[in-house]
Amino acid sequence: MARKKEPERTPVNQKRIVEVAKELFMEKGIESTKMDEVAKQAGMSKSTLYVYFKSKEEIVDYISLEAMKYLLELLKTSISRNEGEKEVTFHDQYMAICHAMVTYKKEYPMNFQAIVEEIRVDDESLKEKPILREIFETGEEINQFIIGVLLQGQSQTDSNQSSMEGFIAKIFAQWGSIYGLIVLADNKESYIQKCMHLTKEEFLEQGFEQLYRTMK
Amino acid sequence: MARKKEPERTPVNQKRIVEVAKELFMEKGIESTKMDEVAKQAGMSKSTLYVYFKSKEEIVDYISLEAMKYLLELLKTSISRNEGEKEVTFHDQYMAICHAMVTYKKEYPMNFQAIVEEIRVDDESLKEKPILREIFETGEEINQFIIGVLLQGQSQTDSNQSSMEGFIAKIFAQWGSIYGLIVLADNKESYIQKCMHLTKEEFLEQGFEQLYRTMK
Amino acid sequence: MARKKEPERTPVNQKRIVEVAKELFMEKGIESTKMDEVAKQAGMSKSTLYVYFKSKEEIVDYISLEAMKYLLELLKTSISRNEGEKEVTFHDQYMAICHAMVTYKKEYPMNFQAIVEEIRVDDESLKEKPILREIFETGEEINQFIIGVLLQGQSQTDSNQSSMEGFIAKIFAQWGSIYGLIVLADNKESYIQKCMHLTKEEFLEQGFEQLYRTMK
Amino acid sequence: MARKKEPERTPVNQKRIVEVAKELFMEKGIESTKMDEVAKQAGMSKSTLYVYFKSKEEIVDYISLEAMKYLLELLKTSISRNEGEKEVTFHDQYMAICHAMVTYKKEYPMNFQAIVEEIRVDDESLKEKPILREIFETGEEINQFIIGVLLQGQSQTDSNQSSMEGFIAKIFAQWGSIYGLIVLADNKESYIQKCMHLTKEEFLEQGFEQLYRTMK
DNA sequence: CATGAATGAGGGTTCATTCAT
DNA sequence: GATGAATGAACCCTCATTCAT
Repeated sequence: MARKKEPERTPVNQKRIVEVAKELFMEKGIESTKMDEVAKQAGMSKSTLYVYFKSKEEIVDYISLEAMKYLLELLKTSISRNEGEKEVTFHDQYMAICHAMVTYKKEYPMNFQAIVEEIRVDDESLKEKPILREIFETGEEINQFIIGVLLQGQSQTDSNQSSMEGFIAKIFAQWGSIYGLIVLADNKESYIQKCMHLTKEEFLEQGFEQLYRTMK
Repeated sequence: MARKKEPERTPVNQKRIVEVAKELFMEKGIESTKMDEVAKQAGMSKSTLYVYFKSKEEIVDYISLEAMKYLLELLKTSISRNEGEKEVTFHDQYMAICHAMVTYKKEYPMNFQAIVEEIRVDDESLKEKPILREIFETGEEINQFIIGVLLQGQSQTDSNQSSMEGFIAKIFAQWGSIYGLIVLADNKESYIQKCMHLTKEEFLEQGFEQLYRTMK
Repeated sequence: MARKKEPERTPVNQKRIVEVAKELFMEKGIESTKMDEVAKQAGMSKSTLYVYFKSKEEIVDYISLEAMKYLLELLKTSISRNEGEKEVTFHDQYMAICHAMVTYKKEYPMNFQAIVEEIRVDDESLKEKPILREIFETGEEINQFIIGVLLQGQSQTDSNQSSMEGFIAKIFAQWGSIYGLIVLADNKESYIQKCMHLTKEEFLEQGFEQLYRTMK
Repeated sequence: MARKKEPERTPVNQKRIVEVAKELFMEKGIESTKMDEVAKQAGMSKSTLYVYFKSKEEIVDYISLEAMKYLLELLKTSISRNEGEKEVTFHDQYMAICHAMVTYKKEYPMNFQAIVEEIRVDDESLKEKPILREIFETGEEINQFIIGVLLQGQSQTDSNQSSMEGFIAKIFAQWGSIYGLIVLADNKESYIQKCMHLTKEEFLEQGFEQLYRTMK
């Protein structure tokens, strides 16, 4: 009755396309990656790409969603990993989030910017691309998760949080700052090395700590 | 007696092209702006564009340099404007820098990202595009200026700065954070409005203050 | 059993493009032949051209190699054709070469000049266009073949050939002269007809005989 | 009464344009020489070019005529220079012509090919470009001159010249051969050096001698 | 499903030439 | 005469996408 291959919802080829596309997007950016290359690298004909994806944009969207899901999962894992331990401090959680972001950028550099971008969803495009809703919703979930974690941590540390909204703004600002810090560290790695004698990781560690202090 | 057209160094059309190109780059990005559109908007034929600029890239480079110079000037002006006043605090100067950045993004959004990007200058391209050197050097000048200002301010506040390099790293981290904050505020303005009941400006003000605290 | 499409190594369209391009190059020269025309004449869209050849230059190179190979084959065939006969004189072989050249120009007029041109092959372009090496090597092979044939013939006729180098120079000079003769005959055919009452072929015959005499 | 500057029929600028154009045509070929470069090199505005010449083609034609006249003059001079001497052999004159050709190519490389090309003069183009007639006529004059010289020489050497036409054909063939020889020597100079250990001049000398022998 | 084959719709760039001043 | 300014008409090339098989 049931089909045998139930778990393989996405055919092997679809997976391969996404895999290859992601790889290429990482290396040379989305714009510079041509469908020709994706096809060649994936070892299939260009037409086959279009069997699985209606357009290049759809591949991009697909990967965007994947990225979002990955980040959400990453955050959840990072946080929960701490849970077994005796004393999970706010500091630990804050750092866990930061490092999750770093990992995320390593895995999805071409989607890193998305975390500070508004996902525009006019009804028009939503009709034709329901995937956008998913992306948007996952983004929101990430937002809520972060806020939740930090809110909880905050109450441990600074009980004098009068306004909820003010606190969210604070978190949001953190979010932007972390984003900027990571972008900078990545782009100017060699400059940092040369002028400050720090590895990218060391620089980030200091930066995160600096930012952490503003949370308190 | 006096020569008539002495001051008009850059021909009217060149100015117009840059003006129009900048406008379009702001609106739709550099890649999406076609030379056709620039020509049309500027009210001249496409060929005429190429009388004044050898290529699209040259227009982009020209505007990049303009942007860099603009930012440097902006920073200098912002800082010196305070000088007349009785007491120019470190806080004032820090905020001046932040606001200069905001203004800069308003004027050159398509070049905002450049401030956290490495300007790659292989000898090859430098030979053919001396403008790249100018861009690079202006970028360095900006770096030095910022460091200079904050260093001076720092010594007022926190005299216990042992290592120079460590301090520069701190400033650099600030730089990245401010960048991220502004990007976020711009992109998510409506979200901020909706969820936090803050204008973009208010949000930024709070964010800058938050960051400022880490400097001390 | 037997594979169906094995022999069709070059796709039909590639062949067609080369065919058409060659035709047009012959008629109006390479420079004056536009890709638009090639496409139109070949009955396909301009983009399709670029499926089979990366650039116009590549078409030109392809035809150049084809031409070289054609000439080499032609020379070999012309010479060997005589072999069955009782007595193959040096004269026969000399004339065979001359006529091969005439045929070659008829088939590849736009490549005729190449036989007196140096094939410049800097390492740069050789890396990116390995076809250049093939062209060059076929050219060398032609040289060697000619020298071989005439050297052999020479020893029959004039056994008093002291220096090898001097002999090669002699052959080389012949080569240039034959080239010039053919070019002239082709360009001034009507003039020759009018002033000398000779067909192009008759004129060439006489010319070749005249040159032949200098070989002895 | 008479205008003062009678001899300066061609204004200074016209001369300069031709001079510069010729220089550039020599260096990089006619096609590759842009009007922009001519103007710049000539130190005048592009528009000024068009004051003196209706089109690029007109410059080319002008130089073509100049070249033809130069060659005619050169031939005449070369031949007459010998006249004072006691015994001007046919050999001397033949060589004089050959060397005149070499000199001609040195001075007008871009017009060298013209000597074996038919000057097409349909009535159409002749109406609009009377210069073509001049070019054509000078070409004819060159032809006649050569024929005259060689005819005269011939009668000294080989009195058994039955048919005039046959003789002209012979001369014509020489003409083509000399042309080819010079082209080859120029293009393959380094090859000649490498393989035959001859300078271009030595190679040509031998080649000319070789050809000369066929005249007898 | 998979693909070979083909292409429409541009995109940036070039250059001889014109014309008002 | 001389020129500054402008351009029309091409030209080569690119690439996401389609469709019959």
